[in-house]
Amino acid sequence: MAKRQVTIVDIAKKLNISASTVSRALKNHPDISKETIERVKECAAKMNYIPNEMALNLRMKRTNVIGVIVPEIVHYFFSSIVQGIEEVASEEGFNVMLFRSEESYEKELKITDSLISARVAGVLASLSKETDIYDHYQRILDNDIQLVFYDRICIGIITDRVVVDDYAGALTAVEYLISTGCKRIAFYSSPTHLEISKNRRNGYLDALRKHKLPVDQELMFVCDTREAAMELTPKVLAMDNPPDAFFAINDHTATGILYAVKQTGLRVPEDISICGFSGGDLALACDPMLTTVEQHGYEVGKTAAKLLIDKINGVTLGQFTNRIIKTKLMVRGTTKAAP
Amino acid sequence: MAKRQVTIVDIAKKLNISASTVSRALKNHPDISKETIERVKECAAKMNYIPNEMALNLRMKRTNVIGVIVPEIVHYFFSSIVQGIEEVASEEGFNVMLFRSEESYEKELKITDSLISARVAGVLASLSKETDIYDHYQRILDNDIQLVFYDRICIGIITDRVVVDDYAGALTAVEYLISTGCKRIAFYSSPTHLEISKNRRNGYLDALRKHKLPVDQELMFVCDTREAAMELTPKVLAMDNPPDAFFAINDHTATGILYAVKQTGLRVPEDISICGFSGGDLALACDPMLTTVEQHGYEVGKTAAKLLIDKINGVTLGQFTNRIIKTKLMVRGTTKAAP
DNA sequence: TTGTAAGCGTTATCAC
DNA sequence: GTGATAACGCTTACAA
Repeated sequence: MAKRQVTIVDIAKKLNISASTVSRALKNHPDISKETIERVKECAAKMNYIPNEMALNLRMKRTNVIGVIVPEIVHYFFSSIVQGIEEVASEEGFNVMLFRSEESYEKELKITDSLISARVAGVLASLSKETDIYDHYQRILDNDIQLVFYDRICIGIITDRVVVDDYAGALTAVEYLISTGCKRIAFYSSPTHLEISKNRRNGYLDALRKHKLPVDQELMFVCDTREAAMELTPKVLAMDNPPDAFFAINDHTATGILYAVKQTGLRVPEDISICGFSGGDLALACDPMLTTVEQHGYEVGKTAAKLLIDKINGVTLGQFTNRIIKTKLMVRGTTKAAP
Repeated sequence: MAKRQVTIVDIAKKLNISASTVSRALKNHPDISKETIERVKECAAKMNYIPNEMALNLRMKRTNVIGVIVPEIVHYFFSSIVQGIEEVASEEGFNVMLFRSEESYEKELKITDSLISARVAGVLASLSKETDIYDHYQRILDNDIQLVFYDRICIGIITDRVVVDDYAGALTAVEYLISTGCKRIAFYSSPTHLEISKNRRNGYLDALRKHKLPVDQELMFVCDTREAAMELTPKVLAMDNPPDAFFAINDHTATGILYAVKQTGLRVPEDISICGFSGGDLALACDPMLTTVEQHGYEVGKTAAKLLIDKINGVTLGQFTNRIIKTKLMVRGTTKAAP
């Protein structure tokens, strides 16, 4: 207890040499004799010396910390992303500082201040649903901190970006539904101002147009939770001209639809097809198992972290990359077989 | 770009006063005149001054960083815990540094070194499945870093601990199964050396004994993934004297059981009852919805973070608390109604 | 009421 | 080869 942490000076004293020699020996500086290096390293090990990163960072005017802003933590897609980030970061010798914005702009503001205060080397951020002012992100850049957006990107700020191919994912999914004979496909989406809503909606619309199916505004809803879907779906099924398929913005919503459809006595997929968007274990727990668009959050995280670390290391100064992570349609039991 | 971050000295120069005055003014030191305080604060705001935490921490010999070691990130229980931790930490002005041990002892060793190197104020840790040597945690304490274990605790080291009431959770769940008429209850568990396996097994056994049901070693299996459960369960159901209920160590395993049982044509819960352990959305996606023991990971995280921060702030020096978070049986569709 | 100077642990730059 | 010194940005005795 109360044992002061051992410093380079403690080692120096014990060995009757100077602190700078110890410092150099520890880093295998060519000027230092093999013998001294040996002695210093042995002594350091014996004394359980662990370098003080704070001092080092202050001296070097840099950090090995990456700040990550995530809207939600308990969330398959985002936690996959964090896992990808953590993996790359730890491989490259960086530590990850995690912040949750709770989908709140206010919280985001506080977080960016903490991030600058902590003098992190770089930031990986996904916008909260509320955010439509971006000054705080500009301030990050103004403070010489590298920045990469992932998933919910910010168009107003010039940085690297990593996004999921929402458009293609939606297009492929809806085309698949059409190929299995579905003709009236409902679309449950998140609030329409979000990029993911827009992009997936465009994919949905283009799929319909491409296959000469009519676009019916009455089949497009804002509904993106399980609870909302359980409430809305019976009403939709009771329409005069009800849909024969549902395309949902996420798997939670899709499970709500599935539940409601089965409640009404309709069969899935014979009467009604359902396709979600997310991936993960939730889709496997359903009965039948849910057809869904896998988003590869892990890849998003890894890619974003790599781009950021390249920036930090100065490898890609002045370049701004847009990386798009491909989605994959996982065909399972809530859709019919393609002919 | 390349704009150096503004320091206390920059403000001092601009105002023709000394750095120490600026420092004091920023902290509302009583000695400083209202007027100076005003001027300094105004100037600081104008120049977008943000204090350098690294320098501050070095000077004060402390940090506002909490290190968190988590075996897995993409995992309902653990991500709930992280969320609880993040929430308390950000309320109390601490930042969270997240590390994933990947259930590996080697990785855990590296992480503890990074943690000491980063001079975090405290560590929240849950052991990896592999870990059975604890020297690296002792080193954390030896370096004057506070430590609290959560969930997968370490008995050999004296610290605060937060655990889930595995024993009571299992006891309650199995008693409920018995109350609905189940007589032969199979138990699918994780490797037996883990504390959670032991505790839940004891709950399971005591429930059987309490209700004078025979204990059958043939009904106890090591099986803790969905895939393993899908493979094992048909064999178990084909036994001469098959079980009429399954109690699984987690919900993933339970969903595998559910799938396999339905495949064989047996009805859930009429023929076979199933109960999981975890909580979260997975249980709701099942059909019927899964009866499960909710673990309240969010509470675990909040409690652990509070204990740690109290330790860091010196409020509870020398005390060692064991906190037990209650579980809750969520009765749903995979079990029969109690009479 | 404010300024001076030392020091937190480290490394880079000069000396010797 | 190795040592002294300054500096990174900040706080705090101690002076003034």
